[in-house]
Amino acid sequence: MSGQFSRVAALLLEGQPGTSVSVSGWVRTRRDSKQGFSFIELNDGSCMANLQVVVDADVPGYADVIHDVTTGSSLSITGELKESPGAKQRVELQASSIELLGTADAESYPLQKKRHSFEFLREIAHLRPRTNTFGAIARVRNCVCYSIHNFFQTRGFLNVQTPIITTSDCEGAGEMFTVTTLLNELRVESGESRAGESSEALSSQLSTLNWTDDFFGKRASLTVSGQLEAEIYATSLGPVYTFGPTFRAENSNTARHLAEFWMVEPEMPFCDLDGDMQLAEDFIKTIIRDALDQCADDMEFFNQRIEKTVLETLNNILEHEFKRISYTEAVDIITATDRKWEYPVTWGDNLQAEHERYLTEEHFKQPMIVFDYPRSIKPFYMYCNDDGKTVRAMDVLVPRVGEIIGGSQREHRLDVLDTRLQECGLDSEEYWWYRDLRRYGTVPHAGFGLGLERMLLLLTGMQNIRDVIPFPRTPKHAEF
RNA sequence: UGCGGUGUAGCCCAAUGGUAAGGCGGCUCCCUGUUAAGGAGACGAUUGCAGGUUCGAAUCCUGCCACCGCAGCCA
Repeated sequence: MSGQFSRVAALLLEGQPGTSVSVSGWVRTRRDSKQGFSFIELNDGSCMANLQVVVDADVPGYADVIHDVTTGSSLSITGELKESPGAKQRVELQASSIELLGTADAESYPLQKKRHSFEFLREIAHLRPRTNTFGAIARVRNCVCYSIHNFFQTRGFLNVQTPIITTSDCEGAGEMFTVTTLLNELRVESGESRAGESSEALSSQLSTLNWTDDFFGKRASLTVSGQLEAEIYATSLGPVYTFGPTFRAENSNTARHLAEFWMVEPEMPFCDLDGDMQLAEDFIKTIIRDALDQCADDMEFFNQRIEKTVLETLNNILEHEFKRISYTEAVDIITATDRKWEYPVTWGDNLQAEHERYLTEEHFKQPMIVFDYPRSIKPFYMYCNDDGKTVRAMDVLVPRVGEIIGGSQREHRLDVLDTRLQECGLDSEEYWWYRDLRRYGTVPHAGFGLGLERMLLLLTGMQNIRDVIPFPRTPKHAEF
């Protein structure tokens, strides 16, 4: 086992008949002929397609192992690549030796040669990457991550690692998970006593806890955004981006939310909201173009089996400019229709999902950017417009997924920032270092956050965000 | 967290108070350069859990648990 194995993707694409190769992978299905040979569909994850392996009965060990070559079992096979008489593949492998690495009891192996519901597959997240759909998702996700780095690197952005554990509260981004070692000290363990007793004992002990005794000497949390820290580097080194996990302790139970997800956050100095919106549009289009380019087979699969309109939607996005309208115009459009809304909108309200969906799916039928939101519904750090009512915020909305990017030009004027901190009821002392960036050499700057998993929903046509991340974390779920 | 829905065989599901049905998978056999292979057969279920109503409960009632959808929070 020296790793001298060919990948199926390469063999199918450019393998030459007559060459001797070794492959290793997992069996998708086996078809036997009693005349004395078997077809094995072998998948090694390198691509959607399987390699068809033909094993004649005179291959050493054939009779011993073939019965155990079941769906899910693992094999190494050596043989000669041949032109395939069958119509469905250019080449196939004529085996000369076969080694069964691991069996998979057909009775108990959960994956069958048939369609499974995504709900069921979520319960076996350790096996679901062996399916066509989740293999394709993993490859496209990988492609997107590469594309993201490539997009920024070729534009001179610096990749900055912002902290996952933080003591700064990026206001407005939601509930945070507390990071503490204080509980390690507690003697009560839930299994030891009955629930009522333990929680009583627990709460009496909890009441004596003090954050100053904690590991960091103050309350620490998992990050909800790397933006504030990214601003530090952006206002020192030029354009930067962060790309990492983000955590929200919201008890949200939807197909679009995760407690742990991946976010990309570019931050650009000497940049206003127009530049920010332009970057967001170029960014999304580049990711789409790369995925269509580099994962053509997987994307074709999504279009055929998951969502019939995916390719059409993506191509439509590439061909059109994103529609840009102000929040005020958006409200006008929404109130001008005679449609009945569950939540009627008046200027100053948050746009509801039904409104955003109407705008992007029905009114414009393409991605769009809504900008200049009321300052009363947006966080303290966004740049205040001269009208005194709005801030330079923008949301990118796409059909079927909704908000995929949220961003803004940042408030770089210290006096205005202080006013906003006060308006939002925040203690400016807590933001001393953030204020310093405005005290010393402040510059206009802007940035946004893209939810990686939401981008994947758009690309793949998958409907539930839990199915585009390998190990989804949602309320009551962290099994794998 | 709120509202709504659903829990029946490994999977997808039918059965609205009266013998728990069908399909797929797996298993056995037959056929076959096959490829979502084809044909035949046998097997497979304490109907989510705990109570209750009833001669009788998958079905009705109560509680709990789990999952799904929609909404809010946002990416």
